[in-house]
Amino acid sequence: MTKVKLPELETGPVFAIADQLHSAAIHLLRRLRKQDAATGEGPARLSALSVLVFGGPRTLGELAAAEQVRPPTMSRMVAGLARSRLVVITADPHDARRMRIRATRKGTRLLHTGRRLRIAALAANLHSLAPERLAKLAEAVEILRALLAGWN
Amino acid sequence: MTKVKLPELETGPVFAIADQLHSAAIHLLRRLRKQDAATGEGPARLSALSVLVFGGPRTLGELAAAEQVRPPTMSRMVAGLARSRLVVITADPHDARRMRIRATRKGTRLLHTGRRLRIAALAANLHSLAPERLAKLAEAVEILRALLAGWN
DNA sequence: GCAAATTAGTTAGCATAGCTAACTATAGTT
DNA sequence: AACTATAGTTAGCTATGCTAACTAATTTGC
Repeated sequence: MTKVKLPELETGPVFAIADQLHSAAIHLLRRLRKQDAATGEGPARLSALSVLVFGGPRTLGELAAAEQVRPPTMSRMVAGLARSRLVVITADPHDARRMRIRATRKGTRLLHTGRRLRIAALAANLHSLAPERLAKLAEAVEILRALLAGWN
Repeated sequence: MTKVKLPELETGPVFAIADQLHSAAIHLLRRLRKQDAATGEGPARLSALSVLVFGGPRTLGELAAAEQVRPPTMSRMVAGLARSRLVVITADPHDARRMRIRATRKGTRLLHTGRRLRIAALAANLHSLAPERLAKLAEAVEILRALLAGWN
């Protein structure tokens, strides 16, 4: 018989919560993914676009960092967004290497529309919850947000 | 001036909670994604493998349904898993069209290892939470799980 | 002031993951 | 026996991720 000692981190109640939270996040997004189709843009582009819409213009490198993605990946996403006229690219007057990427009106409109679709699908389901359960969920989301803000 | 009437669903507090939950899920998974690299398999394959490990053998169609994915997509994922010897495919004796897909010991081991890596990263962060916040989070995850189980 | 190092972004090429359309093969129905 | 329905595959498209290697521009060091 082999007796293996596992560190608490990998077996305790916190691990179980983490596991279920992880699983819930995966299945939640898988459900919402279907709604994205209506916008004609994928989730990664919509997410990058949301950074521009809510956070203002960025350089490509800043966008890549914000989306936790490598520059070549962001380069292609920005090219796609520009082709769809959802963003415009202008040169940085002080540094010709840099590009300034800005959401267009069309991009802003599309983002809000797509967001509404996805979130509405989720909200429709949340409506089936009892008010006190909804309140607990809201509280937990706030805890999660704070946790993510100070991740590493 | 144009006065647009928006349905409550698109502006109310439930919408705001849905929005933040959605955002939190996206950023959470983006953080955890990095841990997946160590297993050598992508998240979709690991997720399909987990169905087999925890739910037992399935046909391709059942797996596709469980993962909310089309048959061709699952066909390719199963082929990849089989190539890596993480699953084995046997013929259904009663129906030659069907395939029975089963996780191997290697697949089971790899799943647990990968899962441990991802979940450990999340758990490590959850450890920084005060106990009562962690309890609230656990409660909310339970609510979410129930919600997702009865989605549609 | 010019050469070297650093920084910003692109290009090329690879893998995974999603889709639809069209196909093969088996099973069930009439 | 012929048709229909079901299970998976193949082909081919798009999107998203990566690394390696490149170009161009700026900054640094002497």
